[in-house]
This record gives sequence, C-alpha cells and structure tokens, in this order.
Amino acid sequence: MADSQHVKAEEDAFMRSLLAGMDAHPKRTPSAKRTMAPVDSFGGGSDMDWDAFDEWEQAQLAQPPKPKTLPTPSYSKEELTRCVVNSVADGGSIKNVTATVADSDEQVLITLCDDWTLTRVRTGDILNVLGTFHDTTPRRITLTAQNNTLVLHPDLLLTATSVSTSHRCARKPVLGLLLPGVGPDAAPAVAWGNMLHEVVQSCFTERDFTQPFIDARIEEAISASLSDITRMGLSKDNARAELQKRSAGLKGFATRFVADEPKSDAQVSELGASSTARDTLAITGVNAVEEDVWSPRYGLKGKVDASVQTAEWTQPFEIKTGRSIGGLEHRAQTMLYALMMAERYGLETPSGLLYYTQSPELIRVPARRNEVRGLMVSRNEMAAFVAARWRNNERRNAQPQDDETDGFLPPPIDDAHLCGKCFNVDSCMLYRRAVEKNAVDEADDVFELWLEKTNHLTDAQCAFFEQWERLISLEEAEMTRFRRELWTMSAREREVRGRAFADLVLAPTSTSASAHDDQSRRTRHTYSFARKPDAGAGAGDSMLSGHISRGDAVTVSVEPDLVAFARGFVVELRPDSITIGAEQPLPLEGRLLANRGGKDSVVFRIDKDELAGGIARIRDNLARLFYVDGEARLRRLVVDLEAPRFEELAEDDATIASQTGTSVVLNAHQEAAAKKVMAARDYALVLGMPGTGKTTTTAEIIRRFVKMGKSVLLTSYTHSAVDTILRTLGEVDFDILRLGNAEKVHPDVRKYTLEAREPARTVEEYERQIILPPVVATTCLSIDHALAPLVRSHRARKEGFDTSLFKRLCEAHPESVADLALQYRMNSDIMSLSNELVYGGRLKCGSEEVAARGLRRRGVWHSPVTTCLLTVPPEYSSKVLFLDTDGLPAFETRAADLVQNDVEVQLIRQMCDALVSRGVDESDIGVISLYRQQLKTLQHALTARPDIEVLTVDRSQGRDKACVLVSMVRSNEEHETGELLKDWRRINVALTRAKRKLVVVGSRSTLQKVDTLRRFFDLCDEHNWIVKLPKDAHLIHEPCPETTNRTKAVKRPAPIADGKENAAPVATKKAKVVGASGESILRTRPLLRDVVNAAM
DNA sequence: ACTCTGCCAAGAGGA
Repeated sequence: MADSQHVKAEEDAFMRSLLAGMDAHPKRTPSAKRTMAPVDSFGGGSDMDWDAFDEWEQAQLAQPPKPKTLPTPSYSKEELTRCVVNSVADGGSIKNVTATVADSDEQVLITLCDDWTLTRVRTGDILNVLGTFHDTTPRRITLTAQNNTLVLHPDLLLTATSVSTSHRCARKPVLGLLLPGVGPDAAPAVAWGNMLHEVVQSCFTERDFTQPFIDARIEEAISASLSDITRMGLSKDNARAELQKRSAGLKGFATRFVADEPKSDAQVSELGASSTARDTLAITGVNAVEEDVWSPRYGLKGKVDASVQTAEWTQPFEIKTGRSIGGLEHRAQTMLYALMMAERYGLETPSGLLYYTQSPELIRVPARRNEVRGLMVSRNEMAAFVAARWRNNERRNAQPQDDETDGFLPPPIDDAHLCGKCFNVDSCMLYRRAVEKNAVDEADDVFELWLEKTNHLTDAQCAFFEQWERLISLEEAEMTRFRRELWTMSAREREVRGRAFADLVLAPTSTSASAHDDQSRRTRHTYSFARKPDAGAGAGDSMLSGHISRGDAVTVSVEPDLVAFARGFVVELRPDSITIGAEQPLPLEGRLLANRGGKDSVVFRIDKDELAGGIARIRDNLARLFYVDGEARLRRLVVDLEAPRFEELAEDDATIASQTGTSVVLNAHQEAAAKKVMAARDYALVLGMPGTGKTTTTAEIIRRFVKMGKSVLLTSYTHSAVDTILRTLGEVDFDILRLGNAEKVHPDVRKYTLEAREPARTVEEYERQIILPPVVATTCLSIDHALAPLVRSHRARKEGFDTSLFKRLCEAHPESVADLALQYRMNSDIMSLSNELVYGGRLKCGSEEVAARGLRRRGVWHSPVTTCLLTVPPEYSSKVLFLDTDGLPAFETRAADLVQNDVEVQLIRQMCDALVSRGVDESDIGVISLYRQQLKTLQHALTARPDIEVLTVDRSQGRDKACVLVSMVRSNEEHETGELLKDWRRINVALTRAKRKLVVVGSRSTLQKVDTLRRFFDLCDEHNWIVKLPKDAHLIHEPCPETTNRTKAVKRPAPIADGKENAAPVATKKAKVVGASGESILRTRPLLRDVVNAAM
C-alpha cells in the first residue's frame, strides 16, 4: 500500500514536472541545473500552477471579463535537419552526438542537455533536429531546455493520444500500439462519446446549434450506431436520453462562443493563468472537422476534432464528453494538436481549445515550450521502445543465434490497484510471461494478478506465442517501411514502384458531390485529379498500371510537404484520371491551401495508403488465444494440436443432408469430403487440388448445413474466392449476409451486402439483418490459401510465417483430411507436371475424355511444311511444351526493381497471333507471368487482342483456359533466378491453369537453377516436351501484320473452354475452319508455323 | 531481389 502511494505520488510529481518544465523531479532529470544551459535555469515552474488551477475550477465564471488583445501571429518554421546518428558519447550531464545529415555526407555535432539527455539515442538512429545550427566547422547545435527540439525516429508517427496518456504508465500505450483491440468491448461511455462527437461536429460544420438541429443530429447518430447500441443491450430510447443529457449545454455554449465578435460572457479560461486573467473569445468559423494530421516533422499523428477560426488564429478544438477530472492528458493532447496544426497550416498556433460538453466553460490550452518539450521527451521515450523491437529483429537477421534483446516494452508499474483496473492487463501479463520471461515475485504487489492472468499457460504455449508474435512484428516492420515512403521518397520514385501517382492537379470538373443521399458515407464527397499538363517524362503513364485500384485507400498530399492533406478511397480509375471519395469534404478553400498558392496551382500526389492496422489485428487474434478468458478451445486445437473429434451424423440429419433439392451430384471423393465435414465436431480439412471441384463441393456443403438448420460462416482470404462460391450457390431459398466493402464485392452477390439493404431503423431490424441469415460470408486475414498469405518480410518467411494453419493441422492430423482427387480441368500430360512437382501422384483425371483432350489439329497441319527452319519432331505436337530461349538468347532487362523480357513478349505475341489465325478463340487463350512489369509489357503488346486475358499468377487462381502461355522472364548469364521462382506454389498455380495445351517460354539454363523447375525439366526431357529455339528465332519473322479478318466469322458448334470446370465434361467438336488471312501470315513465318503446329 | 491482397482510422471514456 505504502508502495503504491509512493508510486502514485511519484507519478503525479513526474507529470507535473513534465508539464511544468522538469525541474520538480531531479531523479528523472539527471541533468537538472548542472547543465551547460545558460542562465535562468529553465524557467517555467510558474507556467503551470496547479493550485491556481484548482481555484480557477471553483471560481469559474464569477470573474468579470478582462479583454486582452493578442498579437497577430506570424509563423516562422524552425529549421529542420534530418540526420543519422554516427556516435553517442555520454558525458554525464550531457550527451554528445555525431551525425550525418540525410542525403548528404555532412557531419554535424549535436549536444543534448537537460531533459533531452533522457532520450535513448543510439548509433544508426534517425533524428530530426529542430533549430538552427551554429555556423562552425563542423556545424553544431546544442539542445537545451529553452532551445531547439529533438525528435527520435521521426518516421514513427505516434498518436497524440498515446503520447499524452503515457505519464501514468508508459507501458500501456506501447501495448496499445501492438494490440489496438484489447480490452472488453467498448463501454457505454465510449459509445456515447462517439455519438456525441458526431453531433457536435455536425453542428460545427453546419454552424447550427439550434435545438431542433441538435435533436435531428442525435437521431442520426443513434441510427449510425445501432450496432453499438445493440451490442450493449440498450435501446434507442436509452441512447436518446443519454445523449440529450450530455449535450444539454451545447446550445448555451454555442450562443456564447460561436459568433462573429466575442461576446461579453464568452470568457475563456486559460489553463495555468491566474484566475483573474481571462478574456473573451469568439469562434468565427470552422476549417475542418475530424481532420487527420500527420506530422513527419514531429513524429506525431492524430485526428483533430475540429480546427476552428478565432479572431486571433486557427486553432484545434478538442471535445470531451466525459467528466473533466483527471484531464491532464486532455490538455497534453490539445497541446500536441496545436503543435501539429501550426506546421500543417503554416500559422502560428500558440494554443488550442478544450471543451467539456458536460461543463459550461471553454479552456484555452497554451502550447508553451516547457510543456511541449516534456511531451516530446515522452514521445521520444515511446519511440525508442518501439524502435528497440525493430532493432532486435535486425540483429536477429544478422546473427540468428544472438538471443540478446533490448526491452521493447517499458517496465510495468506494478501497482496492484491501477493494474487491476487497467484494460490492457491481460496483454501486459502475457508479454511479461511469454516474451519478456520476467516472472513476478511472490512478495510482489501484483503477484496474485500475475497468477490469475498467466497461470493457465504452459511453456509450450508461451513459446508458440513468442514465436508467432515475433513473426508478425517482422511483417509489421516491413509494412511501416512503406508508409514512410510517403515523405522519404519522391512521388515519381514511388510511382515507378506502382504505389503512387505523381504530378496531379485538381480536374476542373471536379466538385464535391455534396449529396447526403444514398451514396456510401465514406465516399460522400468526390474529387477528380488529372496529370499536370506540362509534367515531364513518365507522366504519360496510364494510371491503370501499378498497385492502386478501385476501392483502395489512398492519401492525397500536396507537394512538397503537406503530407496526407486528405485521405479517401479510389472511386474511379481511368488511364488519365483518378477520382477519390472522402467522408469529409477536402479543405480546398480554407487557409490550408491558401498558404501554398491555392487549390488551382498546387501539385498533388496520391499514394496508396498502407494500412498497417491489419497486422495489429492479427496479433490481437493471436493474443486472444492465450488470455485467461480467451479462446481456450482454439488454443487447444491450434496450439496444442489436440486431435479433432468426428461423430457420425444422426440418421435424421444424414437424411436431410443427403437431399438438398439441387441437381448437383458429387463424385465419390467429393461426397466423402462432404460427409467428413458434416461429421466434424472441431474441424475437417479438405484438400482440393487444382480443378477438383472445391467450389462445387463447398457450395453443396453449405446447402446441406443450412438444410440441417446450421449456420455457416464462409470466409476466404480474397473477395473473389468468397464471391465465386456464393455465385455457385446461385439462387437459394435462405438468406445470406455478405460482409465487406461493397465496392469490392462481385456485382452478382452485392445484393447480399448490408449496403444493398434498407438501412435498419430499429435495434430489432438491425438484429434481424445481422443475426438471422444462416450464411455469413466475408474475407478474412490469415486463413489458408493456395498461395501463401502475403508475407513481405523475408526473415518472417524463412521462419515459417507463411506456414499455413491448414498445413500445420494437416501434418498433425492427416486423418482429418479429405482429398478431392478427381480433377476435370487438365489433360493427363498437364496434370502430370503438378502431380510430379507437388502432389506425389495423388491427382487423377475425372474421366478418359478429360485425360485425352487437347487442342485439335486443323487445316493444313497434317503435313510438315518444307520451308521450315526446323525439322518438326513428332513430340512437337505434345500438349505440354517448353520453348527454350537459350539459343536466341533472350535476356531479361531491369529497371529499378522491375524485371521484364522483351524477347519473350515478342515470342508470345507472335504465338497468340498465330493461334488466333488458326481459329482459336482469343477468349480461350490465357497469358500468365509471375512478373508485374512483364505483364504490363505483354498487355501492351496484346492490346489488339482484348479477349486474350493476361494475368498474374495470383489473379489466375481459380481460373482456367484451354490454352495457356507462360512467360518465365528470368534469363541472364549469371543464372540468377530471384526469390519469386523458388515459390513452388506459384509455379504450381501457373502450370495448372491450362486445360488442353500449356506452353512455357523461358531460359532453361537460368530456370533450372531452381529445384522445383529442375524437376519440371527432367519431366519434360523424359517426354521430349522441350524445343530449343534457334538463334534469333524471334527475328526470323517479319513483324506481325494485324490479322484483319478476326475470326469473328468463324462459327464453331461449341466453345473449347467450357467455363464450368467441374461439370461433367461435354465433348466439343471444332469445325475445320481456317481464316484465309491467318493462313498467309503463317506462310511467311515458318518457325512460328511450327510452334503453332505444335500448339494444336 | 521485386510478387500477391486485405484491412478505414485515432479516439470514443475510465480514473
């Protein structure tokens, strides 16, 4: 008890000193007073007088107004120097740092004094130094309590809230970064807070604070929050009453403060000022509400409730709907916003406003040097912990056996009272036990709590958590790397990587859509951007290439330094324009752009917004397996690998399950798989090899479950996979709820989304929409996939992060797996590749017809062509063909990190021309490559053949074509293959898309360096499937004249590609029709003729 | 060593 009070007293003292200038707490400020700081210590003790503050809280509005004229602000941005630390010398009360200025080789000296010495600066760290260097050689600067500012790891944007809450327990906000979703479901107060914010922000936006308007906004907010209200078991009436109570003072507040001129009773209370020093204030306008502010300068980010205009300046307006007690952190938060807004608006912002809706006063929070510095010291401390974790990762990369790690979580405060009430206590203790391995002593205050939270965990479970937690973090570090490119990389550079569009201007036609109608809320306001007319090279590139596509989250920035001016979603994407939608109108007219030349002259860039939140959610899900009240059953099955249970269906159920009223007939394997699934008490695994009818079987299983009265959650990694199954289900007599971004959902099943339904008006209606449908379909992260989930970190991949749950369970319990062995896609030759490389012969053709089919020979190809450069070996007509380019040669070319192979593009285009001229439908041909750049080039080369699909391996999943051409690209004298080709799953997908004919083009000498592919070549050798192309084979032929007589006139009884891969195959017969022009093209190009011949 | 796809977010209060 004594201990905890001591801690509390110490914390209070610390926070005061932090806010008041650090001189009250010598223990945490080792350098106090004894520094080289010149003269008057660091003045500031009087800046925040807490006794006066208390008095002021009592006195309130009793004081007469005392008008005060404030100076007109001017803004002079402090000089910013970004540098990398070379060395740190700890000189007791000071630290001397040498560093190299970024993007130069200039060495500078930085001396840290006073509380800046608390910052854990290490070699290799990136620093922002704010202040002017002395013009010495080398240049130097001293950071003291009074002057200059240090930002450690500035690329790490920490939220204003996390920095401002760190005073009580520094560990909690850092845990909060790792696990944003911890804690019990949001308390009612949080929901009220959310709704009330909506109301107040609407009032500000519309500048309407009349009671009817407020009431109407309350109704809106309630409707928008039905899910929260339902979850908390409340009713709309509860919500209405509570919101009315909490917003009671709003009208009075507005009457006093929202005006063109300050009113006499509009007194603003200034924090820390003596209680008589109050003046009046008028809020004359609002620049923005819910403004996202990212500050790479200060390493901070946040969402400002509102930025308001007062007579003096633009300032942040922070709304709090709870009680005002314990509000240190609210003041801190407001100060940080003032700091960030000054930078964003280029305006002096000496203060912010803080408004508690449950009390009548408005508080001015000055952002004074001393307080802000204290907060920056806290921010740096947090940043150092987060960075320590990345450093650990890097060190492990360099030296895997090195077990030494830096602490990446601040030490716990171990206060039984506070920790017992903390929402993050589960994760705090889990990390302590499993990762930090820092046991709690029996005598310790929190021992009981520690036992309660961790006693159920075994060492093996802890090890599991530790390992996967680390792999997740490796991946996370990789993703945050992308976000910092927004300010560390030019738009052009980033566009080359497909993650941005550079040199944009606002299109003249673009206006805010304004309407409140049925438009989706988050794209309520739309804006179009086009390339700047006089933009230089590269600006002509189509915006369709690259990684940004419709529905993606993006940031809009203003060059050169207004980072994330706005955020939104891509609504439409054309080659020469992009339209984005945002929830809030873009602040185009206000002071934000006025300072930079106005909306018509600024240059914008749009970047793909790398949302790192998804990763933290995965970590969150992982942690939930291990909490004391967590998912114990999942923990047993997934972590302990407990055997899954199976139980035969009761006879009634079995009968019901066998009669679904559809005409779908499953084959024996599929039927067995369905039975296995129905019998599973925990889980069953169905291994669906390519073309074996995964979709059909899954759809049928869903039908049966629904018939039995069960509910089904259908989920997959991609939208397209989920939607394919829903589409296969077809018309059903039960309800389906498709969760997810409607933009990304297939049009055929969009009717199942919430957006397509009448919005729920009551809690009951909402429940009906959410709870009743027996089938709920959505995407998910980290469920298995034919291709491994996307893992960016190489290290993480090496350590098995891409080991799927499917594989883990499969290996532990092979008896729980059902194979779908019969496939109806590939002929036996094509299938044999996959069988050899991956499936060990388990894959079988569904019928003789499937096994035997090929592209039929037609027309002139019965006899060899005498003018041919090659003699035509009999195996040329095989259904699998590798065209070896080693003799040409056909080397790859590189631009930055992109790789392409122009010769392969030519060969493939020529083959496509020839195939089509032989009467093959464009839509029966697919071209696949593993490389994005190659794809672009192929697409360009095949623009005249719009129906030939050019696909990446990943996008071709679940698809097939009668004839598939694969461009392998990698070809070089060093025989470097790169990492991508080593992924046997990708190779497998590429080789299993073809039904009748597979042609692979590549350099054998390079490709056979990859193990998987060497086996591919062995197999090809065995069957004589390899053709060595002669020198300059691609040049032997004249450039292809475009086939004028597109084979439209050619009628065939049935298409080769019978879209439904798993349906009982229908024999197709081709008419022997050959376009005359196609004939003549081939006659002039003998080699091509042979290839086509072989392809038939 | 170049590829793929999903996630809306920072704060909503609690003391």
